[in-house]
Amino acid sequence: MSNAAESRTDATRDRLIEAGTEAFAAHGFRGASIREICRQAEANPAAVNYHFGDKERFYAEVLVTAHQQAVARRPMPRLADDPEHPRVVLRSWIRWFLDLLLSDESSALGRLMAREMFQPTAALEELVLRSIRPTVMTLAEIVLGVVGPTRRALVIRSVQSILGQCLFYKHSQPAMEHISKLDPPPELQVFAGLPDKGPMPWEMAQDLDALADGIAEFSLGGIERIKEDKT
Amino acid sequence: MSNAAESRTDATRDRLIEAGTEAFAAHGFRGASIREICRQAEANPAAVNYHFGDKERFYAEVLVTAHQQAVARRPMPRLADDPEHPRVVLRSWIRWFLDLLLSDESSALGRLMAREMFQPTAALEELVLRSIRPTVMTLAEIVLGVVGPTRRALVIRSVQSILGQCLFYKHSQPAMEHISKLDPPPELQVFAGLPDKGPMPWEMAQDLDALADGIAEFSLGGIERIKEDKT
DNA sequence: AGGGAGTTGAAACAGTTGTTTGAAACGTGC
DNA sequence: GCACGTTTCAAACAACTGTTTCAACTCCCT
Repeated sequence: MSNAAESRTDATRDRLIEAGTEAFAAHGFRGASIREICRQAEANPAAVNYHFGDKERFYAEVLVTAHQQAVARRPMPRLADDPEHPRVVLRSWIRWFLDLLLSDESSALGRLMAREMFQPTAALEELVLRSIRPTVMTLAEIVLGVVGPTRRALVIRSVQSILGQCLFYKHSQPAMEHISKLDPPPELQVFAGLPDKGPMPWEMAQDLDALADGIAEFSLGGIERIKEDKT
Repeated sequence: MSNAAESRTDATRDRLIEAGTEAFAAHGFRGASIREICRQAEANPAAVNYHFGDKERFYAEVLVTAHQQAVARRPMPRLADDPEHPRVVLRSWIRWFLDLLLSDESSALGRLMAREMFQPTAALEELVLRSIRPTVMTLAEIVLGVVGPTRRALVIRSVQSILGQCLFYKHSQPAMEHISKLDPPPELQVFAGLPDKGPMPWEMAQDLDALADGIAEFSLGGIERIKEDKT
């Protein structure tokens, strides 16, 4: 490989990664086919093996590239940014995480990570080291700032509850949207006596700001509650 | 088909469903292969098409069978069981749901449902109607009993937060277990100043009773918090 | 202009997929 | 014993998978 080739834009390689990101996010590692990706990228099936070796290394490259682009686009809020107001930092961290999972720009990465967490491939280890563990540890730091010195188990339970609330909107989106589309929903009479009317807001997460506020408030209440219990 | 054939045990059909449940739960609809399932069930590949028509109807049959067996094994707690103590009912509902997702007996159904929610097939609609929506609505009823008459959005946000916390332990099990296995974890110094020592309890959910208690407490605190905020 | 590394392309490879076929085996009632 | 509908089986089908092969092409340097 000459210096000129290294510095050149490598157009087909980039197109393959772009198409591969969408395909792997949509259908998973096994479900996405090389031929379909190459058709999308207007490249030859052999190009994948030429540029990446085999499908597995291609997938790993897609994964780390998507991660790099996402973190470059918007850095994760840290407790060190504002040590005086850990609750505010928690709220903006949740907002950041929801954006990572759900925004149109980075939703492909969100889907890739969700797949990788649920059904790991060989690429999981690097993803954990470079992305997942730092993310989780930063959240743990923020939670620790909110709750103050306490037992580790309390911090970890809070972290897992917060992550779970956020990830729900990624994992369960299709099913929950299905619920609101079904007609007629007889069990909705449960809510018949409540003051507000209109359609049920099962629709998922258009307003990420409001959602982040809700999850942050819910979590702060939860943290305080289990803090009282276990001391 | 004669009456005798209808009443007979249909051994191969049952073996196919049993093997198919494990295979579809482990590898998904596309990932599980008919040949591998039939090898496991000691049947001929053609048996699937003979008994079920095609792979898709076979999968749908596996799904509803697993669901029927799970609900038959242990019924879901309802608010009507104990209208006086909705908090207790909430706790036992969470315990029931965790058991559905994580216990060895029904973990196959949990994996099947998690897959179906994340990446729906044609079978999702029936699964939502028969299983997911009743489950969600029962939880909403219980939450409504805890919080008292209030805005619907508050109930729905609480329901989604509770579901998210529980599903986290199903969806993210592999990745979280990976975190605790990695050596050495440098960021753990975050917790250096905390009183308790020993290994980090990132390990997931061996003690479902304790986990249910934790999620229930966290959720009760969260519900009260957002109830105060929005009134 | 010509040599040569880097890249692309059509075709073929071996393997797997779900499904179909038609003959054999089975169990049951006469 | 014989015939019947039901079930099983090995074999083959066409379509698809990731990968390899090798000739053709492009682009840059001398």
